[in-house]
Amino acid sequence: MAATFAKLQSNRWPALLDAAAALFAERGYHATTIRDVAQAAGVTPGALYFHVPTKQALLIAVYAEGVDRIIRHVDASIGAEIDPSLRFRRAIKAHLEAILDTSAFARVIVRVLPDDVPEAAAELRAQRDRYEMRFRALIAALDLPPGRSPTLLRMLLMGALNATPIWYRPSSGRLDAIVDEFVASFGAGMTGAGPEPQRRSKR
Amino acid sequence: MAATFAKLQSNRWPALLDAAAALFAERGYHATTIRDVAQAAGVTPGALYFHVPTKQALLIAVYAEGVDRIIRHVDASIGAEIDPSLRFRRAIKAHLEAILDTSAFARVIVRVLPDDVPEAAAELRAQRDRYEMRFRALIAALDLPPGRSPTLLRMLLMGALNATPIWYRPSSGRLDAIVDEFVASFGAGMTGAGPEPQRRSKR
DNA sequence: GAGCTAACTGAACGATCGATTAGCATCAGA
DNA sequence: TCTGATGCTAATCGATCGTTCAGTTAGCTC
Repeated sequence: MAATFAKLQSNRWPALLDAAAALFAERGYHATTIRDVAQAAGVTPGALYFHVPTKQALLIAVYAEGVDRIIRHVDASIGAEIDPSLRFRRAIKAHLEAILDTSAFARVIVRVLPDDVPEAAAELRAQRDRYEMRFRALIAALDLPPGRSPTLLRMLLMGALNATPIWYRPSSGRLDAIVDEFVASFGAGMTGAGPEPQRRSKR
Repeated sequence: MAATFAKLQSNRWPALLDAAAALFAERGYHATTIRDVAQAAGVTPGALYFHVPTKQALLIAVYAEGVDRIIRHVDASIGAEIDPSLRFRRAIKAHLEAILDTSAFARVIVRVLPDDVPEAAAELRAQRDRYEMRFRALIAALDLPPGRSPTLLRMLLMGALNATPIWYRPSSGRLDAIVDEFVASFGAGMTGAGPEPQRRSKR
């Protein structure tokens, strides 16, 4: 047990995961080689296979860690807020923070699509779903205008959110302006509570 | 000249483009090999290099053809309609038709991202922009609520639109229901004109 | 029917990929 | 001091990749 602790402290598994996440996020899965990951982590390719059996398993491990991290970040950002529309807004902002700034792990999830790796697609989809269910609950708590489908709204929202890394540059302006635009598109018409201060006064 | 005509009629370049588009759309760029394309078109790998110098050039050719086709489809769908909000709606529907049903070429554009092929990224982005300018004009003609950014709205819209192939299944219901959801998110608050007939009466 | 060219075949090239293997160093526990 | 994991290195494997190329075929021209 002490040995296990020492092992977890000393070995290079976390560094390997970090290196893999950074490369998968930047270049995608196919364009990243085992040698790239090993070199970035400062080990030989063989060492990598001591920790993980295949390249696909490495991707799955990164994916799982990424989902864990983004869930933690979103949950922490929502905090104890109880107003559904404010919870929704905070979740959107936290999601954008995670994939635009914070974490290469989160960026892997939106960059590497399940279909890119057919053999691991089912597992990757399951990991994604684990996260998207957070938004399912958030949207279900909203008081949507009649006629809007919570499911379709979630699909459109996730699509728009996950495309942001393609066009977003830190110089694009304050993140809050982008969050406002998301709320204007996907949170408009909610009756749950008064929205954030700066909207509602608008038309 | 007669020879040129006969050549254009008989050679396999269109068939090669079709095969490449189908495979790129289904598996992505990296997972599709030259041999896959050649086999699907019924030729040997060497024959492919008679028509195109590199795999990247093949992708660019498919991309360009895809942009041509989706622009033609969207323009044809808008037709002579002059109401800005109806033009907007028709363009959304035409875009979805193109990437969900009609054309493997259009699906390649939303499936293979410029960043997936760094050496061809600039060219691919130029092709994409050629199409997205259509939506820039459509949105500029809308009468948006104050405070909404036409540029951000376009980014969010394109992201949500281009993510549909990931989750859409023909059994997901009528396409019009999805178009309604897009208009509710991105076309709401327009003052340009009364909306299309079949909504408004629906609840 | 000789000559030419577009279009293609069949086979192979070098490079690189994911993965494997034999062996070495380190160190805790007995 | 020995033992046996643990964690790694160095070298390499077979497979597959994009690409090349010498030669073949079909159809045209003169």
